[in-house]
Amino acid sequence: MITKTELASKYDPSAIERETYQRWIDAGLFSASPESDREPYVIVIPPPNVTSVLHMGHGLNNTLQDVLIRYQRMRGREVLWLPGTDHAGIATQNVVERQLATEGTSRHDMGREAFVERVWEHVHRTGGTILEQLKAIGSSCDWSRTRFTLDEEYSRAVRRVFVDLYHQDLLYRGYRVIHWCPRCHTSLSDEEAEFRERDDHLYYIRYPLADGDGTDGLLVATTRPETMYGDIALVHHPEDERFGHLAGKSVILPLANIPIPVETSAYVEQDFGTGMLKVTPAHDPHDFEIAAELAGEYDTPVVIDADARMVDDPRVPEGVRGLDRDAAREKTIELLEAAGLLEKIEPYRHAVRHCYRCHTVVEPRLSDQWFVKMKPLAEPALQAYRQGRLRFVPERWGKVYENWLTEIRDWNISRQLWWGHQIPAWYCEGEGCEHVTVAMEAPASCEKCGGAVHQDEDVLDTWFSSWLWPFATMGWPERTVDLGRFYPGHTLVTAPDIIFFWVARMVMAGYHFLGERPFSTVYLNGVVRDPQHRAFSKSLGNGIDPLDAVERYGADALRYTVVAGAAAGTDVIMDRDEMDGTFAAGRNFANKLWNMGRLLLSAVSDESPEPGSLDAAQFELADRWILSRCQRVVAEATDALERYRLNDAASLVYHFVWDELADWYLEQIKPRLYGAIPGGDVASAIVVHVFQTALRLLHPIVPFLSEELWQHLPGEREPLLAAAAWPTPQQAFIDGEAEDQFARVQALVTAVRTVRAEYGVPPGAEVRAFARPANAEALQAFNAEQRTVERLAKLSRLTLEEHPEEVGAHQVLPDGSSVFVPLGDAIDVQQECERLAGELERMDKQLTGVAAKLGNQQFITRAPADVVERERDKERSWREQRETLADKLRTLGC
RNA sequence: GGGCGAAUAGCUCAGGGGUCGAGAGCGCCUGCCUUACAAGCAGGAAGUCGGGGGUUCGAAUCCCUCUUCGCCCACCA
Repeated sequence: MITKTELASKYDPSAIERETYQRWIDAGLFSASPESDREPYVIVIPPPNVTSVLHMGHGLNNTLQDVLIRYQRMRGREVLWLPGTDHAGIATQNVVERQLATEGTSRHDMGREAFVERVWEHVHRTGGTILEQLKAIGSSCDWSRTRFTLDEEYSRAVRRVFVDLYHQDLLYRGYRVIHWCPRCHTSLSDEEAEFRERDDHLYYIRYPLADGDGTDGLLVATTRPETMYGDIALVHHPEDERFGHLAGKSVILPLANIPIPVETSAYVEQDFGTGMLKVTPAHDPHDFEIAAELAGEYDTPVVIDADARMVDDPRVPEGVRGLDRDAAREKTIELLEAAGLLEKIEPYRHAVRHCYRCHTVVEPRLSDQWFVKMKPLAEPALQAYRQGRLRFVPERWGKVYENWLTEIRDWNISRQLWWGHQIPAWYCEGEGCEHVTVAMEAPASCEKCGGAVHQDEDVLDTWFSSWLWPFATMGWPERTVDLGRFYPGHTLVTAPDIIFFWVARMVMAGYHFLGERPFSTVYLNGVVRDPQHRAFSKSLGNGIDPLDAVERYGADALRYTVVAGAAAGTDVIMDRDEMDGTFAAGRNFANKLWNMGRLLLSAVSDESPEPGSLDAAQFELADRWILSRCQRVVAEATDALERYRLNDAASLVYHFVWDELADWYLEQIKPRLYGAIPGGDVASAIVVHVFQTALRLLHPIVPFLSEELWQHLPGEREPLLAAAAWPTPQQAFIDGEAEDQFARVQALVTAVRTVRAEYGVPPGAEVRAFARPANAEALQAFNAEQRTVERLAKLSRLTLEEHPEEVGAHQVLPDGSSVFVPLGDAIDVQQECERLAGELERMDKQLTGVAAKLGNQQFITRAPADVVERERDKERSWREQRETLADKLRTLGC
């Protein structure tokens, strides 16, 4: 039995949130127990990057997860929300490198060991902050299971996967052209090299025939003339009739003056450029493949280095050597022009790959890298979706997932970075032995020849560790108790931009290593953007720190705002310059709840039995109505949550609590609660029941406030709302008739209020209201329930009569009946007439002014269109107002 | 080049064949500091649901098309 206690008069979220959170922690509410016999419900957090602290995107994402988690916990599931963070290899390394740059040093100055040490410092700081932020918004994660992708245990799982895939022939070392970021100095996967539109040029270069007289030659169109020094051939389509006569011929590679052959390749598009393509195998992935298919042996001359500078090589003209690629392009064009070999330059817009972390143009680079064979891994992931074992909310993202898996290519997983899991491969240093040892731990010597070994310097793609998140966090490859109990999980809540990077790969890894999907539903939340629809980013400085919002408005306000504002998959717009406006909905609602709590606690009795135990004969219409509405909202909110319509659930309960419970029911029962009329005990019991039911429904969305109010409400209930049961609709209270009747009462009351407002009836003045017989049914209910409207409109008498012929206003009700309010007693008709007449006069004056303006030809022609438009709007609106005034004057018989 | 999404009140967005003669929050107008709440209460104004065509008894909702934004995928250099 909880005895009611008073609430502070002002709602101060910071005063309750920390303490409430601690209460949950102390009760061990967030810890999942593998021993429990409840059905589990598991979400693994998308581990935030330790690059920096969280922004509102995380605020949204984690609030949604917490809503689902808290809902399922209340539904009686054994809930596990597994938290953690991601080391975010390249991103974090870049951040720390930038810090070093401002300190006038660099990672190369420090050396690898000291640098990694430095990154760890950064990571401990941000990682700690991230976890605090998650707690601040109320996330009910099982903190005892917090993981980091570079934890020792986790790293073992990563190495294990590398070793297993290697031995399964699904992972290999290959020499080919990969995406290289010359700024980050690392290779990138296809997904990390993003296409961006760019205005460039198409250069038409003449390659003179080797046996020609120097005036003829073959025209080649290229966007990258600076790579031409690495050309090994020209190719055309084998069926291109224009070039049939060139079989066996050679051309001179301009400036380098090297003869190169003319070959054919089916890859060439005859319609593009000149139909003749230069082949530069070391600097273009497609050219590399073309070269591989050409008959005969070809070199792969490298003319651009890791810094995207031209190499010191005889193929490269002296004046070009050492230049960066952009300068080299200009210089090359100059030289070609001077040699008369530049035919023309056309502007050309095309998509170029850029580094997804620093946005530098990617330089294709020939190098040794490690790759994962994706096709075999993709198959089960594809089947899971096609057979309905994996579903997406909203559904359309499923097609994106399917398409990527269908077109999947091998995954370059090695990165030339220092921050990450170093690749568990050791190279033999022995003379002539090129053996590579792939193993969990460092071998003492080469397993083949016994020679000394050294470990691969590179680290693994950060996603090569995160794709194991759903099970590596649970102790895999050990067959842990957790794994047996909590894998597979249920819902993944994340943003659509990492479907490829993360979601699809997790499904692949789940099937491959555990033979089971990691989750069954992928819920995609939208992206949080600024008013210009730009994603939040550090560099733009347009982000909102969740902690800032929590400090200003409270975690519950933040949570309500993002949940109600984010339909599944739609973006959320937030304005950091308009914080009050952005969070108004949540802030106002939180304040409302607080004050409802205050009212109840000041008026409700300590004895608040369940309404089911009361004599229903004592219930008034309003009582039956609110009980019935409450059951319906329980059903609707539950249904919405089941269908992942979290925004619907939020606004359903919001409107029930505010519009129905607060604005109508609470107002109606005040006289009873205050003892002005009898029935206070019934009203008290019912309002406590309805309010505590609403608190249950609200808890997943506004956990702090709902818990705090719960703690103060009297009654016999579970001690913690966070661990209380989710409500189910009680059929006995569903009462369609009461709902209909009360709706009619509401319509009547509203009609009278409208009349009062429109005719300036003073707030204190009483009015009578009469209804047309058509509305007899409603009036009977109304008369029978006088108390229902006692407070609502200061209506004192409502009688079922034909309205007398006197001065008054009609108001039509939605059901077609009407109500008549005599005004003679309520207002001074004479005075109101004068007031209205005055207003009419003023309105006419204004209208005359506007009419003159609009009649002025000069104004119409010279003023800006929108100004004229505004005048027209004004005129239209004033005309309407004038009509309304004239109506009122007629009504009052002035 | 292929695909997806969006266009609804001044702003941010719900709704996706009849229940919408169109909703919410914010903003705006009018009146109220009514002993829970002015972060409030009561009343109100405001939208040819992007344009055009079609299907249907009926379209904001389905189909076609156009326009404008946004996103994703893509080996025409």
